[in-house]
Amino acid sequence: MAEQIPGTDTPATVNVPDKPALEGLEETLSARWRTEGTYKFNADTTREQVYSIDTPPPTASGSLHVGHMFSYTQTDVLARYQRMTGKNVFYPMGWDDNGLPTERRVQNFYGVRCDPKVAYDPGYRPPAAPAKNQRDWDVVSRRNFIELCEQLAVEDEKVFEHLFSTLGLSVDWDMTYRTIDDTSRAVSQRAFLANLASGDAYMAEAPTLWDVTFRTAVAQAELEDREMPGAYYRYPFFAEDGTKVFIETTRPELLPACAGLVANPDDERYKPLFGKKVTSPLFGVEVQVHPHPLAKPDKGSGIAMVCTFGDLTDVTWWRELQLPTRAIIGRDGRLLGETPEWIDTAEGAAAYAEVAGKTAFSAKEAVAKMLAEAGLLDGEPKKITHPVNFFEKGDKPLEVVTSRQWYIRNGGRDEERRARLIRRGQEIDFHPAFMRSRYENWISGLNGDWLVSRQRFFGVPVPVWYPLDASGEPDYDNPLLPSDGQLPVDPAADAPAGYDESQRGVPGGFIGDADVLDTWATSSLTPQIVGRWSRDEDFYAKVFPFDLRPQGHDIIRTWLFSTAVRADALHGTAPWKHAAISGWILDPDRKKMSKSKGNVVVPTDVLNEFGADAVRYWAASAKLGADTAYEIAQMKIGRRLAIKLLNASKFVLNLGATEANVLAGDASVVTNGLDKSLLARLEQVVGEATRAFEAYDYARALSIAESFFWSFTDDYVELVKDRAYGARGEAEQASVLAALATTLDSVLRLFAPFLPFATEEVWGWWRSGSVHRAAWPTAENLAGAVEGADTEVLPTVGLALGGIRKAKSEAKVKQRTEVLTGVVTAPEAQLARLREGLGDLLAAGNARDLVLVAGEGELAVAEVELAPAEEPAPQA
RNA sequence: GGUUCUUUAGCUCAGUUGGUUAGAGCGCUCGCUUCACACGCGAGAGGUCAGCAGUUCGAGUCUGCUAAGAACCA
Repeated sequence: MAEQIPGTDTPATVNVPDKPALEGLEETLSARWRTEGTYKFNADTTREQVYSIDTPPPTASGSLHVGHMFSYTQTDVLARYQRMTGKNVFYPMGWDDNGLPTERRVQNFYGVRCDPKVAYDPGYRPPAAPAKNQRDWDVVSRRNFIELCEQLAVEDEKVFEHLFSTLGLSVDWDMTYRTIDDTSRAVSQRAFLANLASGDAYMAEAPTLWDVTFRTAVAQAELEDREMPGAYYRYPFFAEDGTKVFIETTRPELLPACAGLVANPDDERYKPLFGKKVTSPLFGVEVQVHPHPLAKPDKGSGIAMVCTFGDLTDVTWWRELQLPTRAIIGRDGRLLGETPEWIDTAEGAAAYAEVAGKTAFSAKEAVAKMLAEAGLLDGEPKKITHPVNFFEKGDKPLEVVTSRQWYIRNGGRDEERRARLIRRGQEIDFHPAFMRSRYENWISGLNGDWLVSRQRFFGVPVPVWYPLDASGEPDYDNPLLPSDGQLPVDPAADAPAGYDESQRGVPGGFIGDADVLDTWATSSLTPQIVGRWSRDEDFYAKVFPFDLRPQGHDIIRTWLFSTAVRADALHGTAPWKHAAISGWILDPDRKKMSKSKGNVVVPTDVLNEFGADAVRYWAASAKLGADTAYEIAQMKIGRRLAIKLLNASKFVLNLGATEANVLAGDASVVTNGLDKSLLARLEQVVGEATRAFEAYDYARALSIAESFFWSFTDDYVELVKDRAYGARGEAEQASVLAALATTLDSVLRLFAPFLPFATEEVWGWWRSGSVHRAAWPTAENLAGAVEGADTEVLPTVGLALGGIRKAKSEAKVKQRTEVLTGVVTAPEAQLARLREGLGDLLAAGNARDLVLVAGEGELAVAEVELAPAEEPAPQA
């Protein structure tokens, strides 16, 4: 628990180094925090005391990126603030090593390829170096492959943990988890089975987006549009009376899969054809012409060929017009080797033989060639660029194939559920608020349920078996489910209850579902995984719903949404109270950083060069949601601030300020008007910084603290030096030491969330314990000192000091040059303030005398007479 | 095409419920080795708040339109 009353620590001796420095603080202090358990979560707590953070675990098999430091720092700043307000902060970290990025990294790192048909080799050792050619890569079993994934992931995680630790994240490293570990797999499978039991998950055979490279189904959330070159091929179908009906398509290779033609119902050109039969060229297949509103009259010839399936619009037409299924593209992306049954003419079969077994690309060329040779191609293909669906990690266009897959209901086919999920979103405070529209937009645009089965290896297996009937056919309608105690289960290796392994794959026996779950199906459960759902309900109730979900805006549609879907289905609530959405890192030219652009910067370099506090300053000066340039200059400013904090603290403490001078109730010692003014401003700063933090506007809290701190060092400290040395007596000295110590105490606390290393270092010079377990400052201890204080005294005296400095600056003399006399003109109210700090002003300006004259307008310093410059000492 | 965001000093950004003369840092210019800090200190120059129209006693701020840029979704 943070202690709430300043000044009650065990008294500590003051021990200020001669040469304070930032170098090395990261290593020593992060090690100390780890040993002392500074950021440990205390499970003996109530929900009200807890501030829980559901951090999306990074993929450690990906590369380190400055973006990691950016967004995770922003979260850490919020966590540290909450901890200082007395909250018991639950801030674990995890690693998302479940899924395709890890698979790919393992393949390339070791030079291996997974084939589930290969038997497990317990003594397998990967090659020392990967073979250059992929054909020479080792082929390993699924289990060996998974073992390699786990080994490599652990190594990658160490690198991330070291980075985050160096950066000063106040994570409780004892609670680290992995989305592929036994617990996560069990939770993922348990949640899936719960969804299945409640009807929130189901299996269906349906057209599915399919990546032919990875040979896996792909969900809507993993899609991206890419502008690709293509061409419209124009060729005719033949009506019964022999007239030609021209269609234009970018995919002539799908002509043998044609299941109908569609035109817009209002299109006068095609109205007479609706309901009529036409025959396809080359293949001689008879299909019907249908009206449908999705057909665009201005696209191509206005009448489209529907194939099963060229794209998602085809799927809509196929479903709504109840067209026959004529699939010819296989899961390998090639056309079927055998002539389909619906092509029943000799000419058609001959034409099909020309394309059988070809890739879509080659088949397109072959069909175009046949059409041209038959004189059916009307004109040259018209080159265009058009958006094509890709798997975000893939490099070939997606095909649509029909397959049996598992789905989780996400509202894509259910208006009532969509509305409910939008309401869940409204239970979450988005920061910034406008990010909620991304969430709502995405839900409104859903066109199907969430496809969660993936035909991959390294992932959480779908925890289901199917009984085989007497002829060896699986009974998909009556899956065999594991008991809760069996989880996590691997249906490929474990037998279902009531069977034994010898019955696998034999008639009357069983088979395991071969698929794994989409990685999002597991990573959407981070609140359940880390919050110990289904394992420790008491614990879960203390952290769920989580207080905060920090993440980037690019994954609102995926991570944020899917997590909301699961929490809604499992718990009937939103998973979090607040969502803090970070912006992106752009390179200095305002371009998004990405590996392909080659503009990615390695984070460790800047950490070494400027220090963690400097990098954190850069990250914390950016507001939530704001895309931010990667700016070395901003880090230099942060570094300057951190060094200034060390130096100013050293000075204040060397003036004699100690813990005993920090105000703790009785403020009668503060008698000087300038000191009262400083503390009154401090009170404002504390209030404003607190309000900013409560609104999740840490960047504003930082800038408020920062500008106060600079005026403290530049003006206040300069003004009071003389008095602090004791030149004006003990009472004046006691007043200034109280102001200095109290301000330093508060400033360290105000900066602690942003500059954890520099503040902790200074804290250790004169206080016991950690500043990070100290209380966030309040105005309580200032109350006595600021009563009736005038906040304007300090800036007014500062203005006059500036006038004197300017006179010296313009005379090009040293600032310590003596002022013989000068005149300050200002309205009477300002002069009254000046008199409060006149002694300090004279001392700081090294002035013998200043005449205060009442007058209109702004405060002005004039008629400054300077002592003659000393003769430079003659050169020896 | 739809949704959302952005546009303020040379650069990067603040600017709260509309309220004196629009702020900061960097950069630039000039000066100062002042006993915390040269990784420093002091001073200075620099803006038609993208444009147009409106609401208002009053607009960087509110409304509408236009322009440019960005992201997300189709």
